[in-house]
Amino acid sequence: MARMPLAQRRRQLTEAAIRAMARDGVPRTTTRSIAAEAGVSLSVFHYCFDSKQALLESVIETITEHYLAVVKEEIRPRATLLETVRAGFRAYWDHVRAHPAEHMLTYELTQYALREPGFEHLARRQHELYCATYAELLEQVGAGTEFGLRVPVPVLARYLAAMTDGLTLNFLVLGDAAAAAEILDMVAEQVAGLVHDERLLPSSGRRPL
Amino acid sequence: MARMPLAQRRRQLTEAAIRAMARDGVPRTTTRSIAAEAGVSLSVFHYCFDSKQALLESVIETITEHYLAVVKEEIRPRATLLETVRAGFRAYWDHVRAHPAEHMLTYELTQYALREPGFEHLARRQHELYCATYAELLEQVGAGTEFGLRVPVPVLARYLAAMTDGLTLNFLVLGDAAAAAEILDMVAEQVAGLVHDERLLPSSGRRPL
DNA sequence: GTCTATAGGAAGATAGAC
DNA sequence: GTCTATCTTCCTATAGAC
Repeated sequence: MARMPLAQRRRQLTEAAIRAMARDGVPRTTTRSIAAEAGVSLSVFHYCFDSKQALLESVIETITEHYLAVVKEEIRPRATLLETVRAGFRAYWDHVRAHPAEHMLTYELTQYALREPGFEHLARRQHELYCATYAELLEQVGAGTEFGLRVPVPVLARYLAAMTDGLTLNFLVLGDAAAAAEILDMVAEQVAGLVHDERLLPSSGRRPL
Repeated sequence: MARMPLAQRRRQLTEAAIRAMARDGVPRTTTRSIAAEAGVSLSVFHYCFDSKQALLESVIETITEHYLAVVKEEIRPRATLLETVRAGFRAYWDHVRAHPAEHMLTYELTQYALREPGFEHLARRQHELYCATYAELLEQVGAGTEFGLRVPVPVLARYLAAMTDGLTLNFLVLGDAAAAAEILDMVAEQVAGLVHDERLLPSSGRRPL
C-alpha cells in the first residue's frame, strides 16, 4: 500500500469510520470494518490510533465541526426576522433530509460519549457548541434589525437547539419530513412573535413580522 | 433456586435488564450481567428468552408502557389552559429529574431498535405512542374549556413530543435542570398563546390565559 | 426449571518480519 | 509505515445432568 504521513492516515481513517458508522451503526462498527472501509490493514489502524477510543474521540470532534460548519454557512439574514428564521430552519431541514444517516450518527455518538467514562466532556462540548451557534445566529440577526426579545438570547438558543434536536430524532424515527417541516414553520412564527418591538406588534395579535 | 412460572421469570428478567441497562448502558449490558442482576444463572435466561433480541423486545415494550403510564397519571386539567400545560410539563420534568438514567435508556433503546433489522417498528411505535398521548391530553384539556387552536391537534402533539424529547436529551447532556424548566415555562406560554378564542386574547397581546 | 460446563465465534490489541 | 499471524478476552448460545 502507498505510504502516507501519519496525520493524513488519521484523517483517512476518521472519515472511513464516519462512513462505516453512519452505514452500520456505532455498535456494529469494529476496528476491522473501519480498516477495511479505509482500505488498510488492521495494524495500520493501531499504528495510527492507540485504541478504538482514541479514534472515536477524533470522530466525534470531526463530525461536530463538520455539522456546525454546514449550518453556519447556510444561514444569512433576510428582510424580516420571520423570513430569516424560516430560511434557517429550511436550510437545516434540507440537510437533515439529505443526510439522515449522518444525523443519526450524531445521536449515537452523543450516547457513546455519555456512557464512556472520561468522554462526557465531548458530548457536553457538542451540545454547548449547538447552543452557542444558535446564540451567535440570533445575535447576528438582531444586529441588522434592532429588536428586543421577550426572552434572553441564551434561553432561546438552548430552546432552539433542543427543539431541532428533538424534531430531528422524531423524524428519523417516524419519517414524514413534510410534517416535521410544518412544525418548524409553526415554531418560526412563534419565535418571530417573541420580538418585543411594539411597532411591529399590531393589536390583531398575529402575523407581526 | 426457587422455581417460578415462565411468565413471572420473564418479567423478573425484563426488569433486571432495565435496571442493568439504565446503570451500565445498553452496549455493556450482557446476558450474563442481566442474569446476575436477576440472581439466576445464564441458562435460565435462555430458557426464558430464545435470544438477547427477544429480551430486548420485551424491555422496549415494558419501558414504553411504564413511561406513558407515569405521564398520563400525573396530568389533570386545571383552571386555565396555561396552568394545565405548565403543571403537565412540571410533572414530566420532575420525573426526568428523578429518573435521568431511565430516560437515557429510552434514547439508547430507540437507537438500538432503529439499527436492528426488524426492530424499527418498535421505535416507531414508541414515538407514535408519545404523540398519541400528547394528542389525547390536548383533547382532554380542550374538552373542559371549549377552545379553538390555531394549529391542528396532531401537529401540536407531535411538536410537544419532539420538543420535550429534545429538551430531555439536552438536559441529560448539559445538566442544569433549572434552565430547562425555564424553557418549558416559556413553551407553556407559547402553547397557551395558540388558543384562538378572542375573548381570551386581549389586545395587549401577551399573558392571555 | 435450574444447574455446570463448554462450544464457537468475534472483538481489540500486539508481535515481529519486511 | 505496512504487512500477516496470533494472543487474549469476552460474548451468545447450547448440551446434558439433576
